[in-house]
Amino acid sequence: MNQLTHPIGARRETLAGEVRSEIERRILAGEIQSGEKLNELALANSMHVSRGTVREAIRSLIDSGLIVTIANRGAFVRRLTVEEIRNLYDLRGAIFAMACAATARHMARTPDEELMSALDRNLTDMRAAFAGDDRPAYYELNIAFHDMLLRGAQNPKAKGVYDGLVKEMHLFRRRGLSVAMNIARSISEHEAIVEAVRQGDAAAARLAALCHIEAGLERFVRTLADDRALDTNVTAAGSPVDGARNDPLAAPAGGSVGRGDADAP
Amino acid sequence: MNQLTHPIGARRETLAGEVRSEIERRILAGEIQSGEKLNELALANSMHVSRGTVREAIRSLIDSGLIVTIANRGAFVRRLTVEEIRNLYDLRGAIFAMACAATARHMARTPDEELMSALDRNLTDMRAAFAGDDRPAYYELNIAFHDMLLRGAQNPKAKGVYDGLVKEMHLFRRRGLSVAMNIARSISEHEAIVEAVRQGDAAAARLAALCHIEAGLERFVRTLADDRALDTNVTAAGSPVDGARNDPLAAPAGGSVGRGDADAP
DNA sequence: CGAATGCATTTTGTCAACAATTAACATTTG
DNA sequence: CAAATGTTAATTGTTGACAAAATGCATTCG
Repeated sequence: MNQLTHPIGARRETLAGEVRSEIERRILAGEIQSGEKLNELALANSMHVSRGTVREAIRSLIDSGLIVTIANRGAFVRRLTVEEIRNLYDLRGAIFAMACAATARHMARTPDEELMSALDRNLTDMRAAFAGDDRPAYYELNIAFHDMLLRGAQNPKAKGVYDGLVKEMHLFRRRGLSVAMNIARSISEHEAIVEAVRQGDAAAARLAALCHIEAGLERFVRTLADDRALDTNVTAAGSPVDGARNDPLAAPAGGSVGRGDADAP
Repeated sequence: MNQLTHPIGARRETLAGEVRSEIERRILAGEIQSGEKLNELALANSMHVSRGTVREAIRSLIDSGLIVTIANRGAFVRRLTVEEIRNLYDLRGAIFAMACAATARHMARTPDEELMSALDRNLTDMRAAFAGDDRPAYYELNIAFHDMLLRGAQNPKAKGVYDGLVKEMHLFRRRGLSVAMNIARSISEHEAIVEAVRQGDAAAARLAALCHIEAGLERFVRTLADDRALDTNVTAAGSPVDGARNDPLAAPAGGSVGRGDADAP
């Protein structure tokens, strides 16, 4: 009953919330690029909304890590360094491993046949996608796989943080980087995780997840290294990503809990 | 140069930022209690600031998990259930374990004598605090210990999330609950972590951290159980914390990334 | 010719007022 | 008397306006 979300012209959530979602969408879709400045007035006009509402939306987006603000200068779409993306990788992996352990723990107490069969189905589909060389399908299934385990952990906060990290990592668009990953091995790693979960063995699940994460990171770093080799000049250990340095945002620290330190660039 | 933060009447960060800090402080200090409603006008008057500024500060606090908002109803200080605090515990532990592993990894590559000696000093002081039965000192040292390892991981984002979790967990003030923990064992667990870090053994550091976390969780649960036994009625598996149920906020889910689901209570 | 200074424009920070929604209370009605 | 309904007060959502700061550009001075 009353399942309609937008009856006629009325809105269900607040206007600022919708604006927030729209800004987030534009950033993740790449319509607003990394490093770009968010002009409050321009955004307000483009959405036919007052500037204050846009401002409120921007403020609520700061903690997500997608944008960074400098006092009296404005808000900018965050630009990630290679080091930061690596840190995000680590963090995401830690949460995933915890989630796998928690899911296994729950499975031991109260078996969830539905989840197990969903995981099995995912594995089957994934093998099929691999056999048919269907990259998009694999990509979707991979996301679904991690999502299922995060839900299985029954830890909404962890899932929220995890999803936030995934969004944040989307900011890092380096050319393709779409991965030349070893899908076969990735699938077998998934299988190990599922098996541990099925057994209800939390420690084994965590270990399997850690292996998966570590291997994934290694693949990522290798891809990055290959990409780096294509660059013009390969300085020994210099940060290889910043092309133009005409903007004053080097992503001031974590920017998560405290509001962005408005110190000098 | 220019190290003064508040020269005379001028402010360094934005007003909304100061208001945010003040609201956060009041919540963490317990001046605004769990479940309490945040009245925008009242807060604005108490800080001699406009309502819009308070509103902006509140919005920037939503993602921290300290408050929850319901559309057209207002913002409330989050009230944690036992299950949620357990989830936060899990998440915090996962991040801590990752941080220990990362610190060890860094230590293997580029030894940080300063950090190692600081850790050793912390252990020494902790043993002294234990011997002298100085609880407050132990408490501080314990926080400093975890803080050092989080910094050692050189992962600002992880530290930000971790610190946020710690703040969030402060919302859970159950009577004393100040812990009747086994300090001696906790210290020996710390020693194991430090040793693994010194060796630069990431896997061992992670394992030691996980053991520490797991033991800590167990201690916490036991304290909780003891506490629960003191309650009037001990229903089998009912949520034991909610005394009065006259408020419409059962802490709507994670409330982290998406803005608070404004659904029915 | 280049650097520094001053002015105008743009953009952000803050505020106060208006509109819309909710909660509480009084009233009516069965 | 209880449930439903209408009314009023309080609070939130949104907007536009004003003040302060920063950027860009032209001008001036060395």
